[in-house]
Amino acid sequence: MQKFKEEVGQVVAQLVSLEPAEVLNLLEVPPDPTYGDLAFPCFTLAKSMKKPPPLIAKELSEKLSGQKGQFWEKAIPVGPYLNFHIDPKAYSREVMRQVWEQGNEYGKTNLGQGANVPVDYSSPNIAKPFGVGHIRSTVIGHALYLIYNALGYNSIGINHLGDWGTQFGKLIVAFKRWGEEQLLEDKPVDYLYQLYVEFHRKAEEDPSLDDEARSWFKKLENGDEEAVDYWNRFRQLSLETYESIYGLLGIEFEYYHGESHYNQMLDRVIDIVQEKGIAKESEGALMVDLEPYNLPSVMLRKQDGATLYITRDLAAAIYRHETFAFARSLYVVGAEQTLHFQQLFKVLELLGFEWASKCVHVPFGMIRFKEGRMSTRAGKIILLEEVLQRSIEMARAIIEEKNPDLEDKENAAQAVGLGAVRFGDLSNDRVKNIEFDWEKVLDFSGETAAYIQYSHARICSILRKAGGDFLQWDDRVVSLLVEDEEICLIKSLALLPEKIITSAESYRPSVLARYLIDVARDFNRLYHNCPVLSSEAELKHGRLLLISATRQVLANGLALLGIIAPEKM
RNA sequence: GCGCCUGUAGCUCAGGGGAUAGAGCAGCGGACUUCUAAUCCGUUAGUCGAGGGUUCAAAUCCUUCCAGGCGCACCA
Repeated sequence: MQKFKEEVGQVVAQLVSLEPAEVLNLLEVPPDPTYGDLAFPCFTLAKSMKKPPPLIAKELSEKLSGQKGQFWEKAIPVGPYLNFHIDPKAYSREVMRQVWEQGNEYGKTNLGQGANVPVDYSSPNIAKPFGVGHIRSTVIGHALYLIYNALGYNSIGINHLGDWGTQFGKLIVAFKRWGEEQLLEDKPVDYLYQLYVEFHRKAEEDPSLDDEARSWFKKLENGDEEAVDYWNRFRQLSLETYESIYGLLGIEFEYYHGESHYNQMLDRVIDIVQEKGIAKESEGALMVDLEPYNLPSVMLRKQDGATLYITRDLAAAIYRHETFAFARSLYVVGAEQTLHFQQLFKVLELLGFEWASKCVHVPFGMIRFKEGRMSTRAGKIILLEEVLQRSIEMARAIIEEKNPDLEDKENAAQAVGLGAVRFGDLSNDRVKNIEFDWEKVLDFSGETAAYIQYSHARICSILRKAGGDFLQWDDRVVSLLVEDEEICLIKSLALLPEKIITSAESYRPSVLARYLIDVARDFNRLYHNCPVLSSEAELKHGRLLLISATRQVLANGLALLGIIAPEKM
């Protein structure tokens, strides 16, 4: 809790030759709560005071002996640390009142003050199936979108569809040669994918197919009617399939600005680049030399005049800045494209755009099989839809076994099944590769979304049995919460706001995900050791307020991860 | 060859300058006539990839090496 920290910062600053802000920076949370709740390490003072740190801690504590503040009750030296202990009653009242009063808003702040933050995420390539590989961008991006909104930014979800490029040349060639109307009508994305795989297989034997594909893409760029017709159909059919998955996941984008959206701007981008004189012709292609910056040079226009991925990304970046005047612009794209974004941002910088530094690539590791990486081209891939359906199915089976009388089984199964898949992707640091393992995906015990959801459902169950009118705020009954389990849980509840901020600033939803596991764990300990309904009236009231606040924190946190918290499961 | 990322318990991973390095899974042993046992309690387990350096203090920062992953001009 911020007020507690600030108070301690003030107190220490008065005693030593440091500014409150400097003290605040040094304060840390002790590894074990028996040490205290906030520690001031005295090492840095040792030089200026010419005394050993333990002595400084001791002297400081003597100056504070007998004193107490609003939220702390004592300061005790332990070795080189001065450890502040909270006043549990004052602290609990403050934290729980905040949760009580802010409700669904608890944890949110207004750091962003309405500034725009476009978040480029999900961004599947049309005509490729939506594999589990794409789930990472989708789930991480969506969480960041929600988290930035919670901090008072105006998040703008942009689905930068891969709806342009040579792959359309390939699809057109494949469809013209081997395609069948009926199959395309029936299962468009699956079928286009088959064609795509087939194209690559045949192109290995007959490289002229690649030339043919390139020339069809060139036609597409020139507005050739036949090419455009194919493109339109392929795009439209794919989009419909994607939207059903987004619907299932509860995701809506502000914009579906795919790569094709920037086509009209490409000439202008090339003009700007040439005006600035940062590009040069090389063997008929247009290049920007990045050697001086220790980066490989990039090509903006091919020999045949067609543009590349980065050209369209330049256009997109400029468009986003002109349209949204963003505070930050996020690209939630796999780590394998790190170099691409370094080049993109460097070119923006060379163009003199000072906002280039506000563009952030948020990379993440790949999902791999035990045997190796997934490959769209080779057809080695697991479809996201299959993963989601199997996960929901597993949740359904477990509910059938554990809670057969549940009224709305389907709702709970969806929440748990989808939550499991999302959480699996969010709970670990995004930069690490993930090994895809059905057993792990379908395991709902331990550090999983189900654990958090289960805790939430348990709380809801107790609150239902208590009856709603029991829940009224009362300072007095909160003071009765003195058990270790209670205090520990309250301290955890206090952390939600700062965890959301850390998640946003480090672009790591995993910080929030792990925090929710901690809260759920603290609650489950309390659940087993501190009976609520059977306690004496006032203590019962206090505990009801506590678990109600816990429910609020779990629900608010899960919501920011895009996970639904069912009331029963 | 060059660049970026990763290496922590049997497995999957937290911790990313500070106090005895923590969880989950798996294993073993316990707890359901009591608020949902998708839970809880106990227990086993670690040269923090290796060497060197900086620091009062290094799993954490720097450096070299090793192992794995990902990239490196006409794909996205």
